[in-house]
Amino acid sequence: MENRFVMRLCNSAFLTAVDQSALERLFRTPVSIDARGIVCRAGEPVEYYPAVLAGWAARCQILSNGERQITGLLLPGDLAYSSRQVTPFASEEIIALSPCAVAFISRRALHDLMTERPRIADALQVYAAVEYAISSVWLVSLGRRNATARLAHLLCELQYRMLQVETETPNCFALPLTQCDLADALGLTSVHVNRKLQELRQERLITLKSKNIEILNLPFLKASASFNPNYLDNAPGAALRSAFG
Amino acid sequence: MENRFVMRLCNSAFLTAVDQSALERLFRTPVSIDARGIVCRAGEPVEYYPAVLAGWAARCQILSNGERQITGLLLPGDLAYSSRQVTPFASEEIIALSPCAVAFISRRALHDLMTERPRIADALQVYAAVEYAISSVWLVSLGRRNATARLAHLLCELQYRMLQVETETPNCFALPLTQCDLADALGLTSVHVNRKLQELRQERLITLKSKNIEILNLPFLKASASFNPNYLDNAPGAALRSAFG
DNA sequence: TCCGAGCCTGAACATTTGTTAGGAATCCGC
DNA sequence: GCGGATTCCTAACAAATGTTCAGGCTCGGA
Repeated sequence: MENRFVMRLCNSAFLTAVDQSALERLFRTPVSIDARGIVCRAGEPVEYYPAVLAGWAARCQILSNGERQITGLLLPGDLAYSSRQVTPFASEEIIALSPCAVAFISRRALHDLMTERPRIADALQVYAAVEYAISSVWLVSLGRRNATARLAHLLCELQYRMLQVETETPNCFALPLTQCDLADALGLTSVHVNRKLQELRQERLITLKSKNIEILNLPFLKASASFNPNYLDNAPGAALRSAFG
Repeated sequence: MENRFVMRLCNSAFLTAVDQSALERLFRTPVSIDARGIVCRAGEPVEYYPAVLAGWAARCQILSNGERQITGLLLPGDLAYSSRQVTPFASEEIIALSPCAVAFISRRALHDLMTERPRIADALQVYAAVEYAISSVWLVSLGRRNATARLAHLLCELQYRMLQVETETPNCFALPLTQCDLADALGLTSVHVNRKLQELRQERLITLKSKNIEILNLPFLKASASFNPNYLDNAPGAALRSAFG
């Protein structure tokens, strides 16, 4: 199976081969989007859900003074909007952080498929719950952790999420965010992010060069952010027991 | 209809009388919980979803150093956990902020009812999306608004949410949070919350005395927080058009 | 009515984080 | 390889927020 979104969903629940191919049939050929490009504009009607198949993107909101807050990061295999759209118009903008391959999935078709195949609905429900848990954990970071711990916590989260997609070099992966992007995700300024990255480098906790990060001391990084990956755990066993046990 | 949770869901989607009474049958007699009491403990298995029928409660996470972040406020009519529980164990603690009446709804029974009555599933889906939108907006507040704007934004949100429950005196309602609770929701310290509340009082924007707030100048308060209530709008029209249009 | 606990208030001071600005390094298209 | 644009890095200074502490207030229970 090539499709990373389907792979991801298979992590969340047990999908039969028929489920999987039904899902894959929703994907038209993906669109290439340049770094910094807008995937979906806030305020526009949502007819299609963007699924990131390669590259990184972000959900974000822009304030009246032009400042920006990134409210979630979309890694390969992530689907935006599927569980959050109440109003017909997108409340959050989706932007590409690196060159991206994005497939646009018809909302209507996905909805029909969910009623037809309850397992797919269940898997998406679990996926939505993980997204939700990430938001809560980010709230805790922004509200109650200092800059260093915030940064460390995010790096641990990304390391863990990348594991679910790329397993070859667990502590070493491409991190296509600029320091400005990091700042907008962490609720800091880019200058301050820079300061704290220097610190992490100096303490030999990470290496970060030309958008590639290597985590040198994961245990220490986790400890300094009191990182607990439970909230990301959507392994089928736990999820199934939880949702339908 | 007495049940505030059912009232709330009727705001989110069209429920027939049969749907409504089926929902109400899930409610056993509510439990009374004292202020400061624990409604659900983090880490324990979730067999029942707590529905707050009277009083205020909060979802919160506690860090290893004892600090606390409130990740969501539960007003009368709110249901916790329904859309966020991936793992079998509660990831967030639910605490009572005032004396509360809480009904515990069997997760299994609600799940069965959702498959039996798709309209109820749809209504809960819309409800979940609003919860989600609130989390995102809180992220924006914690990440990119200063203390005054954060406070003002929260007050506007609460005013708007109270409107959906109590409509008699729109700008005047009981706010049972201590300044410490406010601080834990806003990612500030109670001392700083106090400072900023003083400012709001001095500028004649609010009155706050013995847990009762009156908003004296709502337009100004909204403007100073660039508050836009769209994210809370789960009026049936918009929601239905959105989810199943 | 009194007492104690929790809450609010205020002040002085400490720390973290933001602001501004400029030069160095890097990347990208030609 | 070159030139422009973006990003990174550093420093000095400013502002917002946190910390500590002490006194007064409020409210509920004895």
